[in-house]
Amino acid sequence: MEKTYERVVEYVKEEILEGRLHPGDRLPSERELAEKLGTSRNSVREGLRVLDNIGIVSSQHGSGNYIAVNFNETMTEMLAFMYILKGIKEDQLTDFRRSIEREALTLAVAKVTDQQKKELREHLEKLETVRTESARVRHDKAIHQILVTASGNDFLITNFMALNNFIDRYIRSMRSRIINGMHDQHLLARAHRDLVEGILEGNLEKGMSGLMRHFEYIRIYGGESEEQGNAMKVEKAETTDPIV
Amino acid sequence: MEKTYERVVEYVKEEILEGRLHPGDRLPSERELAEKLGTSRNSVREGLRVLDNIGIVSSQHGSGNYIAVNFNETMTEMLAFMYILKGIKEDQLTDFRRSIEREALTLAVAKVTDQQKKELREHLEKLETVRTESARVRHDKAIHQILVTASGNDFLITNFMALNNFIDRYIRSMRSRIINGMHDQHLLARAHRDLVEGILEGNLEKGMSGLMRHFEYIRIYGGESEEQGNAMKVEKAETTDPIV
DNA sequence: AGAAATTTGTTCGTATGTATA
DNA sequence: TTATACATACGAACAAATTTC
Repeated sequence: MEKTYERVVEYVKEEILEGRLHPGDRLPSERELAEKLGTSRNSVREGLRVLDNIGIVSSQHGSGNYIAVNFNETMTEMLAFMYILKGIKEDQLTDFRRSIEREALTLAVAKVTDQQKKELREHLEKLETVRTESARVRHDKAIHQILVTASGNDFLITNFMALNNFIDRYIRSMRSRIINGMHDQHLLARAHRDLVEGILEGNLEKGMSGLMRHFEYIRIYGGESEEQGNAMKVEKAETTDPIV
Repeated sequence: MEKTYERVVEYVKEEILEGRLHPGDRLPSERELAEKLGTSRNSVREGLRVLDNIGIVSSQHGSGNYIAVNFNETMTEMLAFMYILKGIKEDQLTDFRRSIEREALTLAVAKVTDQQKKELREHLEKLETVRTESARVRHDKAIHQILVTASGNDFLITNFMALNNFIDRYIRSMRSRIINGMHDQHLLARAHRDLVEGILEGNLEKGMSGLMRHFEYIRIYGGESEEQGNAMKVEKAETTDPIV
């Protein structure tokens, strides 16, 4: 037997899928919806709360319920949360990241803008000159972010953001473990140099070589976790300051 | 101001993240939760409905609320829906699929089991001998599914399932357009043969060559949509019978 | 600027169907 | 079978925010 609030969820979804409701539109009032769907206002509200929390609907006190305009945030949050519930393993996470960045590089070589090239050059130079670990981490992270953004692919971008969100919040130790395990920072820097130069020169092979070495280092120096192959323990992190 | 039902959602999420609640566990009754969180039953219910619909909590009439064991289904559904709201473009979708399968192949070559090899052989043979399009589509789809499954990576598997779910439900025309555009079925078949044989022989280069050709064909023969580069129109599909 | 109408936010009461001991 | 606990569902009422006139 279908639950009542599911009818409400389905109704709104249908309206969106059929093109009758668009991002930013206002839904009928809760009382109208209750009457139209032959149910009570409480049930309508339950359905709307679901959509609100998922990020599809935005409820505004005294005003109405609206189709959300931007779901990126909830989307990445939900992805991150589900990954926790599935008990994701660290090496799987790295492989998925490689999957995204590998494809992003292929696309970025052809699509990268001049502005993005400029930013890549700047971050690469800073990466090789700054002296604090946190600064290196920041520029490192920026380079990878620009790489994925330059791909212009929303799937890749969204998933990469969710991945970063997830790593930043719940497994910060992964970053520091890799950094600390990396005795020779120059190897990592050189990998990044090839990656960036490959993009700048439109040389896919060179960039891919750097990117693949980068992930090899992660696998070698990041794989010294005490619990091998087991699901990671989640650690709550209040601050964020991550990435390799 | 934080809404009341969000406190409920946050409470349950915290309990899970802190390891005090695990999949299959029963939550306190709605009345207990209401008292513990200093709110009413209705607000508790609204929070639980959200978690129920997301797939994190399973509400069982007359019994109680439980932490769900399997969220794959809701997860893929949610991903698919959000992709619609974002107005995803077809070529982006193909690129994302290539991202997943490319990485999956890299991993699968090393991890594939004998049982999976056997299934790959069977589907490849059937793919080359059956005469109806729907049968070819079925075996084609199976090969790609096994490829990704053999990677053993939950990120790749989940996203691939979501992607298929999405394509099957909302852009079936993409599949048929590619099939119809493919005048020479042998080219596609040969790409699949190299892909499968590469996995069977542990030959990554051979497999990757087949896989990349496969996606080239999709790009060439699937790119003849009337609306070029624009967001796809969503079409509702009652039946499913897809994939290339 | 202010009052009235509208709409969402929150709580309570009640009735009913279901699962479990 | 009965009793209890629980979830489902509806309706009503008031509070609080927003919009409208």
